[in-house]
Amino acid sequence: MDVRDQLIHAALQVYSQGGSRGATTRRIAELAAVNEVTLFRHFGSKDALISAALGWLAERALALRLPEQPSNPRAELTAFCRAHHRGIYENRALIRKTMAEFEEHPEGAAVAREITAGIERELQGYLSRLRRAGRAGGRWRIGTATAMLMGTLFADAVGRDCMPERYPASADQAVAEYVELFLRAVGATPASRAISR
Amino acid sequence: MDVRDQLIHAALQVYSQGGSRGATTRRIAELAAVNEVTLFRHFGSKDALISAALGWLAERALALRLPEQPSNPRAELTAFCRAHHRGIYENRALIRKTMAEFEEHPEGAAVAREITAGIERELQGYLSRLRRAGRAGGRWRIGTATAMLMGTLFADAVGRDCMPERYPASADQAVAEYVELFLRAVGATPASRAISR
DNA sequence: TAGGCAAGCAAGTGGTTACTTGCATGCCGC
DNA sequence: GCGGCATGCAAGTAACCACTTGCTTGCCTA
Repeated sequence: MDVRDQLIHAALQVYSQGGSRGATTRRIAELAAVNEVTLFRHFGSKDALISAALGWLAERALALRLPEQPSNPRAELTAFCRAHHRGIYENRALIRKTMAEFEEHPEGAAVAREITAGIERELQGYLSRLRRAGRAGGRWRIGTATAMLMGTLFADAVGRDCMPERYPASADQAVAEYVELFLRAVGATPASRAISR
Repeated sequence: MDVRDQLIHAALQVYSQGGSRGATTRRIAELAAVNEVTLFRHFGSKDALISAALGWLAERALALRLPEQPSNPRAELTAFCRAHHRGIYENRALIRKTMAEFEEHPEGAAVAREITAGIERELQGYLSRLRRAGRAGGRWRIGTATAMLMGTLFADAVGRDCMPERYPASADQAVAEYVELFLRAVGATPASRAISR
C-alpha cells in the first residue's frame, strides 16, 4: 500500500470519527504514519483529500444483486437485505457524518446516494418482476414500497447503536422479520396473495 | 424573551447548521443579539449552553396521542404518522447533527431517543389494542412492526432533502402510502384480516 | 556513479477558537 | 438618590488549525 492509499484510508477512518471539521490533517497524517507535509504534497488541501477518500469509497462499493428470476422471495430478499444492512452498519459512523454535513458538503451525501442507487434499482426491478409474475400485488407503488424497506433497514443500521433497546438484538433476526412484514405488505405471502386479486 | 432564552434559541439554530464543532460562541451571541461575554456569564461554557439548549428542546416536545379505542386505524395512524413525520422533518438538520455526534456526545442522541420514546410507546399500545380486538394479526412482534414504521418515517423525513428523487414528492401522500402498506403488513386491512386466522 | 525525485523534519504564518479580565453603563428596588 | 446587578465593550491569552518554506536524506534509475 503506497502513501496515497495510506492517507486515503486514514482519512476515511478519522473522518468517520469526527466529520470533516473533526478530522485534522495532523491526526490523519499520524494515523497514516506519514509526515503531515506529505499529505499536502499529495492532495493539496484537506478538503481535496477527504473528497478523494469519499470518491474512493464510492468506486469500491460492491454491487449487490437480486436474482433475475425470483424463485424464493423470502430467502432471496432476506439475504439481499442482510448484506445491505451489514454494509450500512459497518459504515454507520461515516454515513452519519456525511448526512450531517449535507448542507455544507452535498458531495458527501451524493456519494451515499450513488452507492445506494444500485440497491434501489435492484429492489425495484425485483419487485416489479414479482408483481408481473402475479406473485405480489395490491394498491402500492413500487417506489413507495422500496422506500419503506430501504428506510427500515437504514434506520435500523444507523440507529441501533444509539438506541439499542428499540431494535431486535440480533440484526439478522431483525432483517428477517422486516422482510416478512414487507412481503405481507406487498401481498407476496401465500395467504395474502390469494386475496389480492 | 429574556437573554437566556434568546441564547438558547440562537444556540439551537446555529447548532442545527454546523453541529457542536461548527457552532461558535461568536455566531451564537451574534444571532442572539447579545454580547459574547454574556453567553459565558450565563452558561459558563459552550458545551453547557448546547446541552441546556438540547434539554430545553426535550422538555418542550409535544406528546402525540393515538386514540384509546381504535375506530378507524387508517385515518388515525395516518394523522399520527403525519404529525410525527412533520416533527422530524422540521428538525431534520438538528437530528442529523445529534446522530452524527453520537460517539462524542451521546447526550444529544439521548435527547432524540427521549423525545421519540413517547411515540414508540403510543404506537405499540395502539397496535396491541388492534391485535387484541382481532383487527390485526399475523406472525410479527410489536417491537419489530413499530421499528419498521418509525424507521420508514425517520428515513423519509431525514433523507428526502438529500435524495429527493427517492421519495414521493408529497410528504403527506408518502406517509399515507406507508401507512397503507403497514396496515397490510400487520394484517389490519379488511381483506388480509380475513385470512389471518 | 551522478541526478532526480519522494519523503522527512523543523520551524513558522496567519487565522480562528473558547474563554478571561477590567472597566464603563444603565436599570430597578429600596 | 443610591447600591447592586445585569449587560456591553475592548483587549488579551493560549491553544489549535490548515498550510508553507527551506533544507536534508535516502532510494532508484540511467
